[in-house]
Amino acid sequence: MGRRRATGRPTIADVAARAGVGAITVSRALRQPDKVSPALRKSIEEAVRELGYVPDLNARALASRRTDVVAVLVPSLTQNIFSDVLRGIYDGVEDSGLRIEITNTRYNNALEEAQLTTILRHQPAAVIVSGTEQTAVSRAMLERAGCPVVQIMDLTDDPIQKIIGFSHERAGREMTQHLIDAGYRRIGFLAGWMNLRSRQRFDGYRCALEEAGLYDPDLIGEVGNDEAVKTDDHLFSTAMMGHELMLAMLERRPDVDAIFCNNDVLALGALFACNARGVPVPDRVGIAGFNDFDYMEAAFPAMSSVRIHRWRCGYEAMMAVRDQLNGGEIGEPIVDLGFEIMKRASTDRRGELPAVRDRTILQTLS
Amino acid sequence: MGRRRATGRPTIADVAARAGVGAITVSRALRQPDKVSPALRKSIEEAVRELGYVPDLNARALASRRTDVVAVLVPSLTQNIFSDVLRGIYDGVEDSGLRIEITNTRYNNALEEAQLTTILRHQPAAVIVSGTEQTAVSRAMLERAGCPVVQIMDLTDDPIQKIIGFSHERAGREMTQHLIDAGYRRIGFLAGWMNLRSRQRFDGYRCALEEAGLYDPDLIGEVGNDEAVKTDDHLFSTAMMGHELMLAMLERRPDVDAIFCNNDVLALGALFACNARGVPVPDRVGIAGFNDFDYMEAAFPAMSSVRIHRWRCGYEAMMAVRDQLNGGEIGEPIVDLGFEIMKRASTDRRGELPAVRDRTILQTLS
DNA sequence: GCAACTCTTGGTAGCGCTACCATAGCTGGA
DNA sequence: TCCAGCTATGGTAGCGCTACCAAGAGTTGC
Repeated sequence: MGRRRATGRPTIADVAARAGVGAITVSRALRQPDKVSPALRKSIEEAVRELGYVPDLNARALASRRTDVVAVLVPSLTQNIFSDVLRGIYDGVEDSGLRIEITNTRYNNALEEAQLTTILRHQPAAVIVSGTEQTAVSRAMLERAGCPVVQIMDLTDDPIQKIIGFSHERAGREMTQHLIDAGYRRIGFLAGWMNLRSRQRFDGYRCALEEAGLYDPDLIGEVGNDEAVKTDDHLFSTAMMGHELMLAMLERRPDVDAIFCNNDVLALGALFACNARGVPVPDRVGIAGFNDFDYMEAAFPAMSSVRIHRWRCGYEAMMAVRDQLNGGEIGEPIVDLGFEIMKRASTDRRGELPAVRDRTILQTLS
Repeated sequence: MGRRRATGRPTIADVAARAGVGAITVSRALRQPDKVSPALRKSIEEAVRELGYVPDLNARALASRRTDVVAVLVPSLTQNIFSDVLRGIYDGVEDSGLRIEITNTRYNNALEEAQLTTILRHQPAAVIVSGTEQTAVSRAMLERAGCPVVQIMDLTDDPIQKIIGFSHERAGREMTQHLIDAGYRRIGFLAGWMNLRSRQRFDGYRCALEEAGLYDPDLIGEVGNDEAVKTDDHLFSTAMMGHELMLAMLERRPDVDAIFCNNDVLALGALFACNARGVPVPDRVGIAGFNDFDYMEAAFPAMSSVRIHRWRCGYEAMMAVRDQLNGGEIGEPIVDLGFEIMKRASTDRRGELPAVRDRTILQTLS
């Protein structure tokens, strides 16, 4: 027909002709099969198969003003945390016909806002964003987006629509409590560059120690707010940082008896630093991490950490999106996936200072 | 105009009206500014700014039969290897107006073929695929795709169009040679599930040892071809595997004096296994890894590894794509980024068996 | 038997953009 | 002066699909 070079691929009209129906019926049979009688549906499906018809998604998007792209915004691609989340998302998207478009916000809320502007103009089917740190403008855009929006990896009382995650503050608090219970008293904290969620973990650490009368700000080792660190997301936390922060801590505060690392990779570096200095772990210094990457269990001594459900976070978010796109309800707006305190050898200082009595004494003293 | 509900967003016609030109001229001014006179271009740009016009990419794609999506196929999202590659790709795409669509092929060539079928039907602007393991059908599709295709993370004499990577075989060979030069003689190999590239590294290991008359197949520790491992890409190599494989090796072949691990995460596990058994590294057993993740340098002892240019691989691939899309040449079809043998303490067995003389003796003997 | 209703199907008219061709204006050579 | 050969601009006709409305077929109620 047209003098314009077509792709040669069969179009919906070809299918319609072959099945002897109207184009719109083919369209319906593909998108809402229950609106088409079984007989026609069958012959349409046959025609589709015979012609090898695949719908043109760009045409569909143009006509319907809606794509099948789920936009996913993550603050970092490097850290295992988010690659596990992405794995969950990819596992969750299978056989849904949805596509995924990942955007790296680089822990930069202003950048995220700009990216979101573009993303929303493409009419995504849904948006999955990390955390609750969106700018007011971003939040307003997401509220008006007219599509499912799921926040992940954090919790808040006031989600945009739905949030799936866990409380970093509580996780930080419980791990710190575990260290206290294990008999440690001068419990330090090591951190790389801290984003909101890292800071929440720190707050948990601080609260737990303050309650126990053990908080000592001098026991905190943090990487300065180096510009290089802030712009390169893969430098936020490295084992080298953990190693050096631990060496510095051992030098400055040789009396430190435990270290809670904001991230497993820091904990790994800290362990190696102890090895290098001949500091016995867990007896002289206990070490705990956060994330529970697989090497924590394989370490010697096996390292305590907070297991968080990264994969599930991505997977459940994707499933929630799919449910909503299939006409389901939003369901529970706040889904707390929890976490687990993995108590392993690196914080198992047996036989010393029975925890409960000791805490009582300290509280009495303070 | 139309009785159909429009988005309310300004269209190219609005811009054209405001600038007092034809729609097609606006289109040209946006895509090929040099084809429009400076005067018109200026007033069009002004109109675009005033109206806040953003082109509708779906309409553009439908009309031009070409999108601005670069399809990226990676075999795994979990392993740091590919997250670094992706970081390079994302860093390379900035300010290009291109979008990225990542597909996880899960080291499954048949799945990749199916995914590619769908992907190519969406008329991507370019395709970036990992490795050279594509099926014949995949390869044929890519050859006929009519868009830039870049393979990454491997080398071959016969790229589809362009390949950017390095030789895994040579990397494996050189690291093994380093172990030989360092004075080790019973050099084992640990591997998780092996894909083609892992196997090439193994081939390099084997060749180097055979040349030196040192190859001993009994020194290979490999995880069985467990189905669970094959379907879950994050289980391909874990520190736990490295730990267990090393313990098994120490038990079976207590005379082993070095271990080349196919992956740093295995090396990490192996180091911990040595720590757990009190086996001194590097004096009793040397350990080398592959990838040079940041924790290798932070380890104690610092661990030798093969540094590969993951980030650059992604970045250069993206740049090559951009060049071609901007009308540039393909350039060199085979780009070898090389690798570096990072010699660190974990393979630094000083003072024993001077390497060169020893090798000479062995060659004489064999 | 007929109006009122539901269910299925189809025609028409875009969605917003760009390919293709046409046209107008300009340059330069014969 | 005229026409070929170029460049800058615009008109028209789609790209392949779906929203909207309409109409036909079947069903129910009085």
